[in-house]
Amino acid sequence: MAGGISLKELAAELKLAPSTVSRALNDSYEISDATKKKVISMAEKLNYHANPFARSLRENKSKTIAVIIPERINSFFAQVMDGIEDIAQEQGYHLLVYNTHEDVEKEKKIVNLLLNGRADAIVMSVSSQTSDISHLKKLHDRGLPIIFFDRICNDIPTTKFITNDYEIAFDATKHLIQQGCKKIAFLMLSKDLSITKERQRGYLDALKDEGMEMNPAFDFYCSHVEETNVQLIHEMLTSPSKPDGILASVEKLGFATYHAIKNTKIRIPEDLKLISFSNASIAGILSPSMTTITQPALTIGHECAKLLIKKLNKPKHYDLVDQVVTIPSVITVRESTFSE
Amino acid sequence: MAGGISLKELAAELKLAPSTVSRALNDSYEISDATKKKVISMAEKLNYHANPFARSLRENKSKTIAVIIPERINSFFAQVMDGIEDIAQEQGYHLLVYNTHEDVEKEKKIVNLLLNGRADAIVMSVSSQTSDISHLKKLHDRGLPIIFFDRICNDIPTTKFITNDYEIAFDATKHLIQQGCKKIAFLMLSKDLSITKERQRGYLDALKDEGMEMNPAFDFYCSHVEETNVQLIHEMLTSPSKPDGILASVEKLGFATYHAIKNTKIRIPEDLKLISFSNASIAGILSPSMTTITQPALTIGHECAKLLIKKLNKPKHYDLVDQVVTIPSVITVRESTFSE
DNA sequence: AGAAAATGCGGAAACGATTTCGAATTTTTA
DNA sequence: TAAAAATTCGAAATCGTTTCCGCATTTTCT
Repeated sequence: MAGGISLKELAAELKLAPSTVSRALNDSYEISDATKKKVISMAEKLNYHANPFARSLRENKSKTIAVIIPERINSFFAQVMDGIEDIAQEQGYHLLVYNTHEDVEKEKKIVNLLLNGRADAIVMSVSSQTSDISHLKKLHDRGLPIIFFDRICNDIPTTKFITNDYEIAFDATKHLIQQGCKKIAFLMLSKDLSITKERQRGYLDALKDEGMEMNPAFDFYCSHVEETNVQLIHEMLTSPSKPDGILASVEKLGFATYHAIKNTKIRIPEDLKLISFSNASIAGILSPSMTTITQPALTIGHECAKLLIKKLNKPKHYDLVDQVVTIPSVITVRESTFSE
Repeated sequence: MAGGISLKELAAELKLAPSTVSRALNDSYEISDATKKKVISMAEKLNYHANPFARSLRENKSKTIAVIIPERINSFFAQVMDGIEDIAQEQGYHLLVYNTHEDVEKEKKIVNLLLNGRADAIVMSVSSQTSDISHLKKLHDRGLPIIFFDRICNDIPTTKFITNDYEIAFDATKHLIQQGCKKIAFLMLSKDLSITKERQRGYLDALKDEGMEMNPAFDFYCSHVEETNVQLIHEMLTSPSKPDGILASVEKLGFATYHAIKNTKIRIPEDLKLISFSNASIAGILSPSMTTITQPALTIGHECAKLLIKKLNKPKHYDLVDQVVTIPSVITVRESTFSE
């Protein structure tokens, strides 16, 4: 119904063979400029558009990249997506987007859906529940180019893009200490996540470097249920052994902390200093404004897409070598870590 | 390279005709249960996955829906997307996502890309620059099912999903007046946008209803450049004829207002009361917390997807009739509009 | 028991593009 | 001027499905 005209019909209209028309539209050297012009103008006149599925079938590629993220309402992932889309649009690629909602079962379903070649390649950040990675291995074994960013899968030999998680967490912790914090808590999602491992390592090394004790009670695992997190953080902050500094390893836990101190006597930064990974511009309009670790989200998106498309355009010449590319984050100091 | 096994090869392995195997996999009544079982188990064993492009070519449908939004870093659009994806995944549909960045030229390019049938249908919210809608008309004329939400196109006869823009803006304005506001400004994007028209109408009618003057200086047009908006709002709020209440017709302008009063003597809600359209959960952790008009974003996404898929599954039985479906918003009163 | 219907499957066309191979015409070269 | 080479185009195969027909074989009906 929604059908336009086909190549064959266009050829008939022009009294040319389909092969000629195809070549003319693809600017082949075998076709004279005269007929090329004729073909192109007639194609425009009749509003011809090549059927992408016929082409994909024939060429065995879809000009489509699948992007899998764990959540959509997250300024970091949204910015990375924007970055990927910038390059993709520029290079004529389309984006299939999937949200796992941090659910590994959903992630498996989605990954299995992509086993049929609907997408030429995949960019993904794994869910916080992902520890068994057999579904991802299968994808990679199939030969589908796949790139990880942020929450990566070290066991899959491909290129990964991350920020300097260890160093920046180290620096952030040092910053809290410099501002006078004695008892610093580390807020994180699942311990299986690559980012929590690295960021926690940075946090712990900074404490060690300063000869500070590391209280196991300050290793704070959170769930993916917002209310629970707020509740738990609230309990921690009102307990006798409460921390005076917090490093939140993901944005939503930074926000959850603001939520948790609502309607309490706890004041930021006087009683509690907070620094959080976050790409949200609204960090600056919170009161007090929130000191953040800002990841190079847009750049990460750009680099992922660039590398992947380079690989897709020249499958023989470029390989997704097994390496981790690090793009540094920036700490934006705001009021939530002021010492006075 | 990434190729799996084809139907023909699977058939050869089973010593059956491709047609039989196809029917078996599609659970046709013409095939005996015995062979069905054989085929299915062999398909699993050999890891067969049907080529989606061959199928799309043959069936003339792609099981894909395109979603076009004006910005991604926006809690409303992100939630709508989540809603659409909920239903789409459940029904076996894939989502192609495009961000116009409020740029009508980009919107045109994207729309033209969709003219070739890559997607079976479209869900979209137009850019703030969109006034000429010929590109959208062309899409609709082609017979491609299209649904609008939020920022709709009244001139295109199809189903649209919005919230009760007029009424809720009316109520919000009344709320500001009840809280003692005498001079209320209305912050908006382009005047061409369906939502600004309706929301402004509600705002103006509420003023009229209360016999209040409407100061043209309080009809406040904003750009899509964040810094400029903050600057302009700041100027307005520090001018002699400054308002004592603000209704922001989109989320980012609510945030921009918080930004604008940073480092000023202006206090919310004492000097200025603010209510803003917003779906951001962080509205509650701002200080003071922000009174919001919360749109039923998830529901809007669900309804868009449901209707569209119903249409796609039974093209003859359902039509995207020319109507506007309204799903009401909710005003969440918070500190930014407290009267004392 | 003979005819009619139901069951189970195979052959081949079709979807719409690209591309290999070959052939016809024109141009160049000797 | 005849042969070689370039130019320009057409016929047909191909990608991997689905489906329209057709053909046996078996079951059901009278």
